Amino acid sequence: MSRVQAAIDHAENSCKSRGVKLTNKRRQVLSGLLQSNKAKSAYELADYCKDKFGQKLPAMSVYRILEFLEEERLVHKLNLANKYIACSHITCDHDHGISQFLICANCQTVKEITVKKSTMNTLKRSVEGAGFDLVSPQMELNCLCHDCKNQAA
Amino acid sequence: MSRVQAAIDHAENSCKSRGVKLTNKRRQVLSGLLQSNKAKSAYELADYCKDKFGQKLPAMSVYRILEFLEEERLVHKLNLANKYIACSHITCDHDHGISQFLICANCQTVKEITVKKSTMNTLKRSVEGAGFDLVSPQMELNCLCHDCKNQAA
DNA sequence: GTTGCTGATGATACACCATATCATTTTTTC
DNA sequence: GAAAAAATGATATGGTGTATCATCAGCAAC
Ligand SMILES: [Zn+2]
Ligand SMILES: [Zn+2]
Ligand SMILES: [Zn+2]
Ligand SMILES: [Zn+2]
Repeated sequence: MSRVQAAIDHAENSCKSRGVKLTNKRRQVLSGLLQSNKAKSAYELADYCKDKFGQKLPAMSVYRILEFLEEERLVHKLNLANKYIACSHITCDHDHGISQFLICANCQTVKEITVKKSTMNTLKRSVEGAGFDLVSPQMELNCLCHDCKNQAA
Repeated sequence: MSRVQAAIDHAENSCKSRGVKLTNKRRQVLSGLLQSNKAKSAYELADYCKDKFGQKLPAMSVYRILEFLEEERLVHKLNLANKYIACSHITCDHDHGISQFLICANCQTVKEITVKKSTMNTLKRSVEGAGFDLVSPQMELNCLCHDCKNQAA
């Protein structure tokens, strides 16, 4: 079974156990995100579904579906790029903490990581020293992936 | 002399020494950013100039002016919110390093800080461990300022 | 002072992202 | 199968950002 199919099956079960439905359209959008490691916009996903499944999917529906998938913790929204990406822990059963996202500025590949708690604590103290409180430490960092870095060299 | 006026005078001199001109429109946009500690969108700045100076300023011009001000290191663009803020080091003569921005999710107040080099290095190592290179470590962090935090309590 | 150059600004059109609203379809529930 | 609920569709609209071409202001040369 393909990696994508396995992830979808897992998501299907997860939804069932939470009492919500992973409908056909929702599966299509999710598969659009799963079959690539790059972030995709809502409109790109609409195009993907039209091309791949021959079903016209209005933007409005895509946004609603993405909202649903986000609530079910199957995808993440990247606010920096206004794009979405499948959660890389989609086949884990445990709920993961806050993630940081490394976005390649050249090829848009995204990697979801969790930095060490101690690092986050240090950062948090820096922020508190400035009179602020970190509420949602989902960081999105402008990076270069090693492929692109080597290519440039 | 007001804090805003002092900053504008300083910017004026800085531009002169760099061989570029801080024109009237550019001064108006800059003053719009200086007179508040909240980030403003290009369109908000256009409105501000129209209200305050009675001059219609097309969006296109605002974007060009903001681009200019960014190049002259007088303002920063916050990519997370698609807004702009005056550099808080505008009256310093030294060139500052990379800043991090703390954005209050409630009142949009922005604070520009520089986290300790050691913290950034730790973060950088985390990123490199994931096969990426940090290229532009300007972080924009979702926070609550203490005013808003106390208010909520 | 007028010609011509350059930098700055204006006007218009357009693409993309996102949401509001109301209509329709599909699924559940009884 | 009718009523209720959930999901999806259709249409319009607003915000953000850019492309393109036109105009204007300042300044140097002649
Ligand atoms: Zn995740
Ligand atoms: Zn890359
Ligand atoms: Zn600054
Ligand atoms: Zn606040």
